[in-house]
Amino acid sequence: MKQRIGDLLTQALLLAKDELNISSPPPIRLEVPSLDVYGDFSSNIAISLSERLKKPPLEIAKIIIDHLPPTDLIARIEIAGPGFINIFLKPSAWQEALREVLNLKDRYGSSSGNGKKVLIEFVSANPTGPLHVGHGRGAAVGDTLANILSFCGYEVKREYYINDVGKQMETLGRSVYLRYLELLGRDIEFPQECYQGEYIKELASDILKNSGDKYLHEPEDKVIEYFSSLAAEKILDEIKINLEDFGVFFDCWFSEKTLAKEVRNIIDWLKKRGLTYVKDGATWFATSRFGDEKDRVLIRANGTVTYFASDIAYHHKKIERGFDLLVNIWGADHHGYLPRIRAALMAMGYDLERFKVLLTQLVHLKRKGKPIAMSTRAGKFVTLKEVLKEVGRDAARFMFLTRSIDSHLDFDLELAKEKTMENPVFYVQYAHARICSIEKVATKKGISFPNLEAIDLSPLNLPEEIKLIKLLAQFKEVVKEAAQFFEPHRLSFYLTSLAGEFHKYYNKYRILGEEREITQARFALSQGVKVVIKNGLRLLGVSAPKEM
RNA sequence: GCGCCCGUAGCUCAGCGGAUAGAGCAACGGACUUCUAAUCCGUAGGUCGCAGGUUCAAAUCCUGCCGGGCGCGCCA
Repeated sequence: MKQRIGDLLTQALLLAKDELNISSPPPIRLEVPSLDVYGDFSSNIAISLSERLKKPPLEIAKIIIDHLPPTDLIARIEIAGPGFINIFLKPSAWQEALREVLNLKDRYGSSSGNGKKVLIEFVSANPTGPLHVGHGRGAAVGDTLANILSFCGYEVKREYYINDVGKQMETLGRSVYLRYLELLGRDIEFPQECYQGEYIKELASDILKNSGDKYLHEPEDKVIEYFSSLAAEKILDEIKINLEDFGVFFDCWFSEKTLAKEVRNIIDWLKKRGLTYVKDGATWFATSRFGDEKDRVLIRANGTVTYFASDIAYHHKKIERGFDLLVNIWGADHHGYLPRIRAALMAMGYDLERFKVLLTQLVHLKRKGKPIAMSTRAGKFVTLKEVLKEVGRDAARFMFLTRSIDSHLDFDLELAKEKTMENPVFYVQYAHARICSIEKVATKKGISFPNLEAIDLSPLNLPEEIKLIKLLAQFKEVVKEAAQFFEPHRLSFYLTSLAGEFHKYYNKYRILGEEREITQARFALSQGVKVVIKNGLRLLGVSAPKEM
């Protein structure tokens, strides 16, 4: 609808171009005003043209309106304030918009034709321990964004990068090994830099159960290496299960291990271009030439390759795989890493416009308003698994998605369980369940409805009904903007307000039991609401229960 | 010290160039013999951190300052 009204204004500008003395019409920006008295749509075009045309805005507005092509959509137009053009639509225009929702059903809000290939890399937690709540936020954001982009016609792949190489892997192996020795009665002083969590002990105990003390007699290096890969594999399996329970599925689990050859190649490539040098026995990449604050090591003095070097190779490979857009979702604690990866991409001649990093801010876990102390060092942190078990998938996902990613997130376990608006997931789901309930009651009472296409929508004229349809019509834009700005939280807020409008309507008016035409039309309206809530929740990865 | 994010109602947060700044929670007062009260209605609550600047128009953009978080490894 917004599109159609915008087109009308553009046409008017085109028709008025001689009188206004403009060569080509500027793009029209329409907004939905905050107040109803300002109309259904409002445009500031006259004000913004005023300076360029050296004419008062009111005069320009008048000229534009006078050239508006005839249309059935618009009831009246007002010029208000400093020169806003406020447009009031006929109810029939909104009824048409509802018709579109009902016709398109689960496709309503989707768009196609874009076809761009996008790779979204997210979570990518090291396989050295269980996922915690912070990872949950990344998972919810990444997965939802992937849903939204794919709904908007992008070809989306979800990827998890497994950092299964490096010192941390050794540390993991050593941690398990030491716990293993401990279980065999050795007196061990467990080092601080080792992984402290209980899960390490469990891994050690599993090994003991299966293999007894046989690793006591083998060379330590070998055993640690073996324990390391065994532990990483088990932890990763656990991570996969957690994510599936969270409704998150990846197209690709990309192992850093498989990159060894590419890493050498890319380092050689950088060397050949004179972008590297040797200092203090290490090989450095001159990232500072590409905006980084200092140069970075690729090969350590001890000959091993850094995480950064692998990551360059990894991103090189992403580019080679032919994606039009690369999206990475990182915890905000990694933001310092951004300039060097940008530098690497620049050095490889990659267009940074096609590389988007979303930084999700920290999550603070709380219980009844009191912070839950967490320390990775001491291995005491609340895992994603525990959160899911306590609050459930729907509440957890919605909670993560009702904040913009730039904002720190207070996740209160008690509030997430309570059925209050602190966590609006139930509020939105309830609206859906109510509509389903109306259907059930109708059946029970023997009220039958013709196909939705056959229902006359013209009885929908109440302000509340028009307001509801206006919201339904906005869904398209909300989805598009969520995709354009990579901001999934827009959807959650939208759904909450749509559910709110429906609850109000439901309390004030009856859907069933009115005279036939009204009941049918109201039923169709509630079906429209149901369609949109269902589509929205689906994008968020939240269920739409039929009853609660 | 430098970099990034945040600072909006008592609390948790939306809004990020438009006309009278919103929502929920908490507080207070109402509405279930009627499609699920996990709901709704009403009251109250704000110099949008501070100071300048740009603009017809600033919570929104720019600069500086103040406060909070995070990051500044040959860790990942």
